[in-house]
Amino acid sequence: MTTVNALSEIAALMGDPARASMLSLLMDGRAHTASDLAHTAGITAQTASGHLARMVEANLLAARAQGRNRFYRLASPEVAHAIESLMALAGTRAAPASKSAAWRRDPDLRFCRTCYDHLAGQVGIAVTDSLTRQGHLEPKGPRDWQLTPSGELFCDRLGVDLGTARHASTRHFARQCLDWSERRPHISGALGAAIADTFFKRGWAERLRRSRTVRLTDSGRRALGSHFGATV
Amino acid sequence: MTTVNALSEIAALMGDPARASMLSLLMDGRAHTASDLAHTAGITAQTASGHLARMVEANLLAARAQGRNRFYRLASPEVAHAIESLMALAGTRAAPASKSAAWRRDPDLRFCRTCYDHLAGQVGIAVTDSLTRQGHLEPKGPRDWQLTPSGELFCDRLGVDLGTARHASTRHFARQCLDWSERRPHISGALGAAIADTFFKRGWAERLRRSRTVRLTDSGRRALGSHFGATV
DNA sequence: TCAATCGTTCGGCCACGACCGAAGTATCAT
DNA sequence: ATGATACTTCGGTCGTGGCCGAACGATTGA
Repeated sequence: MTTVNALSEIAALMGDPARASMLSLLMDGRAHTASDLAHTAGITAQTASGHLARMVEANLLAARAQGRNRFYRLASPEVAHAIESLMALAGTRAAPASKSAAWRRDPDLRFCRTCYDHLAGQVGIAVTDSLTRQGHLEPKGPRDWQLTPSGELFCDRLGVDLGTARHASTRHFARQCLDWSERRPHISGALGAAIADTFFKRGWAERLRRSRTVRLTDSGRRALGSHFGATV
Repeated sequence: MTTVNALSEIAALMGDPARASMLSLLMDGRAHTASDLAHTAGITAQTASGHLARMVEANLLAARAQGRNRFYRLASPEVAHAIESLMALAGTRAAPASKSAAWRRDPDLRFCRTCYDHLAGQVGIAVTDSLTRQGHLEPKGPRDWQLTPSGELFCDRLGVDLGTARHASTRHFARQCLDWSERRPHISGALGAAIADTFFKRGWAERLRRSRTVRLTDSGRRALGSHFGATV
């Protein structure tokens, strides 16, 4: 294969409107699910799946499976750079990673939200980081954590319902879940749900209706400081 | 939405094998006739004519009529930069085995070539490395360099036309350009063009006809050693 | 276990665009 | 003038590839 053919193949991948839409969304530097990308491109899931597979094959994208979801992101900064230089030709500048429209549009969603039934966003990450930093949570396998003895004690004091959480034997207890806004894993599974439940029961956080957005109350902010040693 | 369509349209233009062949030839920075480009792409003149018209329309190419001939060239250094960054992606794309095969197919191109109007390949990198190593060039921002006082002196002694280079105010003076074969930045912009010009004027290098490939002369090889402290 | 959700593979339809032959317009040479 | 060369426009063929419906596989939660 010559360099010319390689050039045309890469450019042709970016040259399809649907794929370009996906790449443009991924220019925010974060990972997105296949459904999310399909919806953005305005095509069905099965069509998107083919597109995504081709772009992974060509090393434009990297994929990571997580539960039922598959998260796709740009494979490297070089890919982003190439896309940006193409956009520069069109006279419109590529949006820098930190200035995505969706990013600015929903600062609250980025701050705190529910992910299924557990906390995500900056607050979810703050809680997770606190637990690992204090030695309450330690890695167990590639995608799970386990509670240490000190972690059990900590949760008991906090009022987290560990009994129910452990009783849900069909569910992962302390699962890692990739946070799409922070791009790092936060705590999910039965333990993550139990912790989120505690936040709601003790009035530290409250759901906004018709939205995944979660508002951290004043007492919640204080609790984050006193119990988790975190300021957000 | 507009920016996405623009991205796909530009990329789609580069994504056709015939057009990619033409663009690749035009990466030598010179102007070529329509027949020349058609022959390179392996298509008939009338097909090439359509391709060229579309690329002019999209501001990828600029055309100039001269007698019976029409000469086409890349419309701007930005176009060259976009193509180069796509080629950089293509280098990492292929599987290791087929990559080295393609790699060996163009050893001369990898050694030294023009990237629009400046030097690329091992020689381009050798020059750039020498300038930074000797403190003639220092980083200025994420994608630019600036010439130090010692660098100015060095260029003057070499016979590089700094006055003209600085006078081109519409253009970046010392830009970083990612070298697709060496995978590291080499010097481009007005200074890169002036340095390349010096290499050609002093007989250190000469272009091969109908190709981006540049041949380093014996005196050029000696000059690299004496002026740049580099052996290639 | 069952149901729901997310993602993929398969098969077939169909449009876009690359391609060439033929013909038309300049420009140059003799 | 006539012919030759360089390039373009037009018309029609045809293959590649994007698209969706349907069915299947995987993971999660009740």
